[in-house]
Amino acid sequence: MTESLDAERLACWRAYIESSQRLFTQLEDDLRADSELSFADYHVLVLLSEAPGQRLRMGELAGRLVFSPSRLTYQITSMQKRGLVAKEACPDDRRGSEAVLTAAGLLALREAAPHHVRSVRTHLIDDLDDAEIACLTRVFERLGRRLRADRDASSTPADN
Amino acid sequence: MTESLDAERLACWRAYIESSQRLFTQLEDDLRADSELSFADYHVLVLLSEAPGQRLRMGELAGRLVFSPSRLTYQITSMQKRGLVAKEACPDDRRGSEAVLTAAGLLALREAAPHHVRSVRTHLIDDLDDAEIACLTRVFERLGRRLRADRDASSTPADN
DNA sequence: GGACGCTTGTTGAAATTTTAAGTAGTGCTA
DNA sequence: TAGCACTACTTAAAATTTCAACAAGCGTCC
Repeated sequence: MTESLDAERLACWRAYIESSQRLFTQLEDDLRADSELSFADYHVLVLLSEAPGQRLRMGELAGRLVFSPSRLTYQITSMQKRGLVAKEACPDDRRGSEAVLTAAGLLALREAAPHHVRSVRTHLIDDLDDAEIACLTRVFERLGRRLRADRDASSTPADN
Repeated sequence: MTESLDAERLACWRAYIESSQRLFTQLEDDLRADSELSFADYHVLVLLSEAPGQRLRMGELAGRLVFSPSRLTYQITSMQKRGLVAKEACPDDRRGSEAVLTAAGLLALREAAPHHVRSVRTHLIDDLDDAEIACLTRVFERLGRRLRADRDASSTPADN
């Protein structure tokens, strides 16, 4: 019976899917309500702000955001128009380019962060006890590792 | 300090976001690889197949899918063109319409289901032990209840 | 019984995302 | 060191999603 799920697992799966969907749309709405940023904008700013030199290669950024390359090009172009990031040619590899955080981008992040964090806490985190936090962390870190590994494996067939 | 998250909660939040994103795109890819259905198509078919009379009001369906009304209109129109669902006027309320599962839709669901279930199991469920299933179920069912309540509350301000 | 405020769903235009081709540059290998 | 397969990213067109009206029907309150 690998083609069905028992009632408990099915309920788990459905609750996870539906609630996650709802949560993501709620966070997006909240963010747009009290900043000029979308969830994607915010995430880009966070990743850049934490990167050494506050810059990242397009490919690296796309990988972390789980964005397709062309989606990232569009995203960064849009943020560039709004002055939140700049785009520079990559010195080592002339094919590449990097997204760089601007002062305005950092400011926008700092202004949006408290609201966004409050939103994440209110809707999710503050409602979880320590054991639940630990469980979710374990489950999703394992899942992430496995999915990244799958992706890497499929891009390098190695066999055949 | 309601404007920041401690390291553990931050790690939890990030693992959850990134892994969920990755999982959803992986499931979508798998589904498209071995059926003609998108994840949204599949979900519509599941909900209709379980509904009494295998039909649901547009609004009800949108609510469960966490879709905007206009997104659902587009989704159902597209499925209608492919013969997976039909659209009928609602007898009680002449403003409304209902989406109805067709024989072809049911067949498509039956053909896709084993693959999709395998995909969900492989990528997520089979890797979770019973305690983890219980934890996720508890957390996400609670989250879903709360988010639905928030939504209902905000559409009926009641106070002010 | 008809005016008004709500609810249901659709539509058209704009914004976003995907898909399929490019463009350029890298680096191995013969 | 030229050829070739591959990588990094962009672009254009198509598909999807959102956003802001809109049409139509429901129900309530005089």
